[in-house]
Amino acid sequence: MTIKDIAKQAGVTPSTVSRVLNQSGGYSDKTRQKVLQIAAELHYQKNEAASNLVAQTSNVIGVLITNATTSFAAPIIDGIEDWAYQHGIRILLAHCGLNDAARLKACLDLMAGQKVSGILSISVQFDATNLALLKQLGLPLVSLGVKVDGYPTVAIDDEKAAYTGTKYLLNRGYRRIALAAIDPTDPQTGQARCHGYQRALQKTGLAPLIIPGDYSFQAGYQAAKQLWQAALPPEAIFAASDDAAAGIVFYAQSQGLAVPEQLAVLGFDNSYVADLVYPGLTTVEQPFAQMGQLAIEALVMKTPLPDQVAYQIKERHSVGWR
Amino acid sequence: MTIKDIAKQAGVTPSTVSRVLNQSGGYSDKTRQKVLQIAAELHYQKNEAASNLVAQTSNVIGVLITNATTSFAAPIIDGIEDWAYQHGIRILLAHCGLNDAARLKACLDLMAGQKVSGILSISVQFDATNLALLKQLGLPLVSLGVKVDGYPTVAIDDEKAAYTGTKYLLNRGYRRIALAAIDPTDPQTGQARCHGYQRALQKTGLAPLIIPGDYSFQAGYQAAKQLWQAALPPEAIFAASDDAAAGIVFYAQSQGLAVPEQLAVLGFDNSYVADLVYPGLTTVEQPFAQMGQLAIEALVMKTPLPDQVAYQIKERHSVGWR
DNA sequence: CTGAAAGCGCTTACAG
DNA sequence: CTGAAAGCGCTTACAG
Repeated sequence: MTIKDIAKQAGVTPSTVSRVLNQSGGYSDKTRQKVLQIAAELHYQKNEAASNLVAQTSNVIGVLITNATTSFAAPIIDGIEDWAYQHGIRILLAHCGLNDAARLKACLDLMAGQKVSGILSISVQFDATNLALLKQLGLPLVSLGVKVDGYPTVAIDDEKAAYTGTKYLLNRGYRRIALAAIDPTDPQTGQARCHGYQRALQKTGLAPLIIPGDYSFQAGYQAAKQLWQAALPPEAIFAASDDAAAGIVFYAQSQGLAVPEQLAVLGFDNSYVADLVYPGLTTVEQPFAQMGQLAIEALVMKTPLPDQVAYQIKERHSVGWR
Repeated sequence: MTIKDIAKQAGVTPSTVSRVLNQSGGYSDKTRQKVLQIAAELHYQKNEAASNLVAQTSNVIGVLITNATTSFAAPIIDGIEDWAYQHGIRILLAHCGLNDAARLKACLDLMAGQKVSGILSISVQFDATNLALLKQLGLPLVSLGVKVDGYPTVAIDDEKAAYTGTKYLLNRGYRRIALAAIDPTDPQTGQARCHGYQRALQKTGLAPLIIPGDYSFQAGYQAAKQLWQAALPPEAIFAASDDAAAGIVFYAQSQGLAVPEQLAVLGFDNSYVADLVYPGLTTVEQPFAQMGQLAIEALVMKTPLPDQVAYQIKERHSVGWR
């Protein structure tokens, strides 16, 4: 089922069929109708490979994620997908794992081979070698969440967001505030948030207390456990993610601690889980779906990206007043 | 950067370069080495579009999902992606929404145009028109979760699973058991689970009580609220999904009802959220990642599919004894 | 072991 | 308004 078949049936040449199907003009209304009708009858499907071959492009963008089970990946993917659907763009999905240079390289090769018109990477850290490879491939890339040197990024200002979150807790009367489940050695997100947290506390003379972790539920749970067994437990814990916040709330529930009366918990992300746990998480919201749309739009349309995306405190019930 | 360029530099013809790169044999060790070296130097990337055009296939499979934010989609996608990565298969992702025939058609057209070698659909219901289109396209498809007429399916036996879950509650001494947040008009999953639930109760003479809903957190919450305000509240609620179970637990917490002491909650899925809420959900586990791998393997390798996938009760703490 | 040629299905100047 | 021809980059019989 090719344009040749249609051409034969319609009594014209493939050139004409192509022109009609691409609406590039230069045909009579009569031929147009006949061609379209036959194409429909024959259930013609353009061979994109052939089309792409001559167009030297693909209308496909590569989406690179670490893995899909991360709670914030899903809304981003949804945001991207919706935009792509509306604009006739296809999405090639690839997982590159966490800090797996070999797999990341494989993903880049794959995307280069598929001649994607651009890459959208979600929270993917590039090592030097793969960064060089990326540059060398000459593919445009927009990064979501983390900074990739030399490429545009869509992200909130983590330092300010952590500052705002900490400030929020201070304003509500909390004094002993810990920051938990964060990776202070992570040169990007982790450090920035630690700084913001420390900056907010500095002015008050309160001592910062950071419990490192990997942003996970488990990390939150462990941090809460550790903090609660200390001589002087905190009044509030600022979690590095909603998953971690859920872990903290879980620990509190298991100990019969009332949230927020005995322990306030502030999350980060406003992901899926924030609504699911009891009490609902008050959290620093990142507009994931919107970030996904911004990123793909910038990538495809070459529109400029806003410097920073707006975050905000989404209030639920895990933080009260003290 | 094409095989022509490599050929020129290596002093051979494109045919030879192609043979070397595809390891199809028929070249001296010397040419092989030279070609490979030059290809590496030039950072050659095969144009997959051209290759696919002659091969008349693509090594791409289409993955069709309703939307990514559904809590069980992520582990399935992860399972598929890992398998695909190991086997050099690419994944074209498309969202077809929920019961959106127009969008589903667009997705099928897209996949046909991309000449995917097969389609993996995750919990996608096909209407008659799109089913006809699919047949007409001649693409192999494996469906996950729901039955698509005429195509292989990977799914648990919902009727039996619901029976087993209900039986589990009965064995633990619960008598007034409601089934909540389920769609009894859904010809597949919903009906099957209702039947299983009813069959288990039948033998005991207990009255079934089904609160319809759409499997969501909200549906669970509303069902719990409604049930709890009745004259004689249930002792246990069997939720149609873990999301719904989370909604039920949330309602219980908000009312100060102890789970499972005052209200037992049995979930369905063993998704991400089952571990997150307090208490952890006892739930009917579906092996999503494994289902994803089975499905893609069957699709690509044409291996036969097991008739049914094993489910099991995953015990946590939302069901006790009575 | 290697090359010349044809062809995959489409698009697009160029002629008329 | 339409056709004939060339070409996108690769693969693969066919010859030698």
